[in-house]
Amino acid sequence: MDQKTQRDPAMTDVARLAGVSHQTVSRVLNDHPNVREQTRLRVRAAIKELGYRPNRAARALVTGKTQLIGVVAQNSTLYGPASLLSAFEEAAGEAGFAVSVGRVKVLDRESIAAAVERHRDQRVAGIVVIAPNASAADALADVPAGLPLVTVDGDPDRRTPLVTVDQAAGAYEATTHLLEAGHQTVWHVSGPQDWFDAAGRVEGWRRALEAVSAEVPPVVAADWSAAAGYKAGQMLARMPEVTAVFASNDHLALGVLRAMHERGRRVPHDVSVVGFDDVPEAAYFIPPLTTVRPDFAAVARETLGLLLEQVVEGESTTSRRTVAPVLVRRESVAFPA
Amino acid sequence: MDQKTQRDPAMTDVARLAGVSHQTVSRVLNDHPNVREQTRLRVRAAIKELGYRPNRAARALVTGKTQLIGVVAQNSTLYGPASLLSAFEEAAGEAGFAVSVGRVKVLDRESIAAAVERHRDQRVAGIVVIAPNASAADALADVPAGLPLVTVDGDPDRRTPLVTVDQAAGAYEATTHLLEAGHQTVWHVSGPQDWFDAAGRVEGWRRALEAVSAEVPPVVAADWSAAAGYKAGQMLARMPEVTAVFASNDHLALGVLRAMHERGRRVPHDVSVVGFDDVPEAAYFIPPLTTVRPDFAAVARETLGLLLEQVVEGESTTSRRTVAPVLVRRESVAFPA
DNA sequence: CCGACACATGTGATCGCTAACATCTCGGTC
DNA sequence: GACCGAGATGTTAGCGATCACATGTGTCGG
Repeated sequence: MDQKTQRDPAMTDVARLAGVSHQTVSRVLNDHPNVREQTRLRVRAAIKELGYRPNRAARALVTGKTQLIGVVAQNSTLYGPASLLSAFEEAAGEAGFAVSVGRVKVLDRESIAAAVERHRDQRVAGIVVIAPNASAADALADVPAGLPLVTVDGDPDRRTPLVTVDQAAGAYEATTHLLEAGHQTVWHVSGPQDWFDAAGRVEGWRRALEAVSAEVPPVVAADWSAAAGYKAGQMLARMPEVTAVFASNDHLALGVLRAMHERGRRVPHDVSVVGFDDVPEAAYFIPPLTTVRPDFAAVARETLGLLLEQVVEGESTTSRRTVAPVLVRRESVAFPA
Repeated sequence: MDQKTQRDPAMTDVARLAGVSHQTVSRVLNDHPNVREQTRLRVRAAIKELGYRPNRAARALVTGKTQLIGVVAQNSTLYGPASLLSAFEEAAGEAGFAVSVGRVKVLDRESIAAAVERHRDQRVAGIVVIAPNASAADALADVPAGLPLVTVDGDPDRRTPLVTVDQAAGAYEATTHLLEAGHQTVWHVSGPQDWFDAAGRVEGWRRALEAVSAEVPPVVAADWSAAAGYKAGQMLARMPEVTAVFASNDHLALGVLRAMHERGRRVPHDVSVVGFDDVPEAAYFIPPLTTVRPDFAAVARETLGLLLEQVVEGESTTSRRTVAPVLVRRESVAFPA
């Protein structure tokens, strides 16, 4: 018995102290009706006195369900995915779920499949995949149909539960802002060609130009890094006709700012620049960057909501939700010289 | 039986197919000795054919142990903590552990205690706390002694298992670099006063100045944001005698760069600036920033190693490890004008 | 007054796995 | 030839919770 007192208290211990059966303790814990109030209070007092905590492994064994959500995300410190993940962990925590993140180095079918398998090993209640490109989206075809799954920033054409920032709307607004500032056209430095975010932003930029019959210049293709923005900026800086640039994220914009500076093209005097994401430092770029701010907290809440809907319903949906970003006007846009 | 085929295969199913007992299947899964090779192969074939996956809930119920590590971290997208967390999730995944992150909004005793409780509810194998300030470190006093625990970037004076970047060494090297570039002294824009990282960096900066009997100017206290760096920089920009600034992180440095620019103080011509963290964009600041780069992957590996040491040994240690950062020289340091 | 139903609580089996203990066989040594 | 120990495998119990079913009591309506 001495040895027995060393393990964590179980329901049987609570039951013994409260003078009821373990079933009654279970009823109290799970807020079942038809438990006499006096009994309920006695059980709660026993729980408190013993410092009892439910054993989730036992519960998971019986019910076949866990309070764990698996997330598949690329190993990255990119501001967008990092913000989204942090917001999702908070939202899930508030809903009583733990979040386990399965990192993948590259977004290919094999790596994502392996991460999903690890989550299935954990018997997660559902899976969220940050699936920003085509190969990531393809990998989801392997996921068993019955497993609750939501993709974030995934393929808008795929018929799976999806939550995404309205990239096109954000890009449309950024481009329109530049056009309304007086620019004849707007050049675009895009993110990776195969990322849906980047594709959505190209689409929004293009649509805004076409809406006013402005020239649609060729897209300057890049990745998400400031380095890529710098390279693109070096080229754009040499073209006197470039007076407005919409960069697909803030770090690209930073690289563009740097290249313009090196070339003596003043921002916003000679060239206006707009970014996307509104990283906290954007306000302190030289000059402070006008940018588009996605609502990561809202995306996280929608993602959790969509996932738990499937967990509760026990079936998949094809529901999808978009979250509108907002334009943050700072000092990197002006009328062309 | 039709209903029975709908559940996931269990060891009893594998046993039946392989013609052995469930205990023998358990022995094969756990690589016990004294299993005939022919039997082992038959069991493995049955596992493969059935697509059997061990039920971790059942195993956790029996052994009282899980393959889950809890992390307590503040809700933040700061590059340092974000990089560390991402690296840790990867390291843990490679070691066969899932990671569940408990986010706290503020680093106070109550929030951290609640996050630790949620992890204990999950019966995690151990806990890693990113405990960057005094209140976070204090909260760890409440953690039961038997629970494996490692703090990262925590209180260097506290006798608990700790892994940290060698902040002082990094700051020492950054400051020495500026002094060797010919500056009479180096001003410092610090992080939050109560963060151990920031304190360590102040100490390293101070020690480097004292090592050459240089003047030790008053610390310009800030937080981690570019906004705070900008404010500090506005003041430093007005002081002609300021020719060298060591900022406690890259975003502070960005703010300083911006303030200098506004005031016409050219970097590095008039003022040299060094940061800390080496965010990916640092190379594209104007000018590209000289900075100190911590090795987050190494910190993550050391943290996991220290934690698993406690899990295996079943007892706490007082071991601690520091990981040296390196100076990355770019273009924001020059001889004073 | 009796039967039915609702309320309140209890009993026992089971989920899937591990560990302790049991059983059988074979080979080596005395 | 007998005995002992090691190898190989099997049997049983139990971890802690939930669920299905059981039992007892009180109230209300016929």
